[in-house]
Amino acid sequence: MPIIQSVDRAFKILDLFNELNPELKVSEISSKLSLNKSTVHSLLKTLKEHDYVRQDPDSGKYSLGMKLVERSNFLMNSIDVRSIAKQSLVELSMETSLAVHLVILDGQAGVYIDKVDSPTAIIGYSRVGRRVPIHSSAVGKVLVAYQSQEERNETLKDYDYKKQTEKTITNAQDFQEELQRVLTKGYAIDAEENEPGVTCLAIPIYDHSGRVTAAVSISAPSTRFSGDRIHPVISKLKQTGETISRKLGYTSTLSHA
Amino acid sequence: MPIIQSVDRAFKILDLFNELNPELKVSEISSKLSLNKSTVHSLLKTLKEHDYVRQDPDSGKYSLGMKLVERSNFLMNSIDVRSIAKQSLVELSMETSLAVHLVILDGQAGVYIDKVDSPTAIIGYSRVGRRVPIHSSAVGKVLVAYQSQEERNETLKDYDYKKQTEKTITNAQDFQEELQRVLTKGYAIDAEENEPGVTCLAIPIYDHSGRVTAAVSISAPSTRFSGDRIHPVISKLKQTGETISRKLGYTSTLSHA
DNA sequence: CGCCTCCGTTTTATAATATAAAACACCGTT
DNA sequence: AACGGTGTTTTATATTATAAAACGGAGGCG
Repeated sequence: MPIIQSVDRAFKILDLFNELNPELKVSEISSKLSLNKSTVHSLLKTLKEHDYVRQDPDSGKYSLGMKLVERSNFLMNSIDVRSIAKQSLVELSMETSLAVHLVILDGQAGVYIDKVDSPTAIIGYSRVGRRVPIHSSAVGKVLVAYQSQEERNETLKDYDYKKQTEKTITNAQDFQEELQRVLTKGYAIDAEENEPGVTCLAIPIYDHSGRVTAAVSISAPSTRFSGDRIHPVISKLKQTGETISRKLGYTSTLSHA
Repeated sequence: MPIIQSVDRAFKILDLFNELNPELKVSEISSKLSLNKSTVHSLLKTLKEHDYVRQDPDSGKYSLGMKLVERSNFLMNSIDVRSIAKQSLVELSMETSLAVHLVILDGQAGVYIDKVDSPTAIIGYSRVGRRVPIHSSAVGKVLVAYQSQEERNETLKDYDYKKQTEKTITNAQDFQEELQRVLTKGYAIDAEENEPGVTCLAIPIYDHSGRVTAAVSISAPSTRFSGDRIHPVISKLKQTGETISRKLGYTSTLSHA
């Protein structure tokens, strides 16, 4: 039994709203769709519960709800961020011969949503889907540093600064100072704070609305960054971030190369 | 019996998609929501039918559909266009002491979605909700002129160029030329083509995506526009259009004041 | 003042409908 | 060739959506 009637009807209701009828009454919908008032009311109640419609408290009229906007924005972003970033990530990986990751924030941890292995990688297991601590990773630092004050408080509420290596930052105060450094420099570094012998660099990705929605990181054995060899990598990484952000529709001060 | 289970479940499915899971398999959804595969499949089929999800032909995976974007865009616009335009329309009406209308296209006719009477109006009945022919009104000309070729063909398919007054354009060829003039001048004029003794001017309103979604018109007894008295009105009307478009998020070549 | 009508909502009995198990068909891997 | 995985279709069951009617509040009008 394909096509579920009630669901079908729910979406037919959503389709009824247009420029001519930005607001609709139960009885109007009822007559337009030839459905019982009661049926329409139940459907609307369910739609309202999920914020796909909202109801004017005074007039009782219904109109479309903000969940549509929220879902739509996510769709636009997700179409963008991964597929658009891909090419740049591959290029970055090739130029540096290092592993590159695309990470987003999920609650109190970062989550890998894409990765490109270095062409010369020995171990090639994928971290995609795996979680990484905020306080001990470059990507985590970036994603939190660029949050709003309010969001950051929420993220770090009751956060456990668990010691990962000898170099891990293990208290809130030091971490706050680290976040400040990230904002000042425009990139984050994890110097063997998460995994002995591994150093990571990360930069923010801005979406079309100017918010930082992802971070790109580059990982290497710490020896790879000895002396001044880290600077060209930071430069390339920043360029990649700016390229991806621009592709996502971000149009702001991306001047400082 | 409030809250319809199947509809509720359909929206729970839509909520499952996020940055971590931009694509989901039937079986994944099934396990995440503790529903039978078959149930999920029926729900997805219905969602797919309405383009709220789409399915990758190769992998079979599901992701969110473009209908969400379409509905969201409409919502954003409808929130905007009428309420945002209002103030500008009132100001225009006061400055010119004339009646001002906000009109959108609906099939083969324009529809008044708002109006502001001139402060000195004698007859004050509202045209809101009423329809107006495309070929004999300034607003109609504007709304069709700024459509894409494809949309315009659809709009004018089997169109009946009904004679409204002695001056009405009554054939397709003349109308095409008139549309060209509208695009060139940036505004449309209805010189007693719809109603004897009444002349209207209209300009396009661009939304955030750059599409013309509405038109603003100004109506007066033809005598009001004798000699050069029409020019300052056109200028004011254009300014109003640019103001409203800008408020709607339109950001393009609005240079030529 | 009370009647009347229209609204959205709630209730309730009925039967239509959504549900889930199982079988199916397909693909890739083992 | 057999298995484990996919999405899909079928079918029988009973859960579930449905619509009629009753409710209660709001506004208009005599």
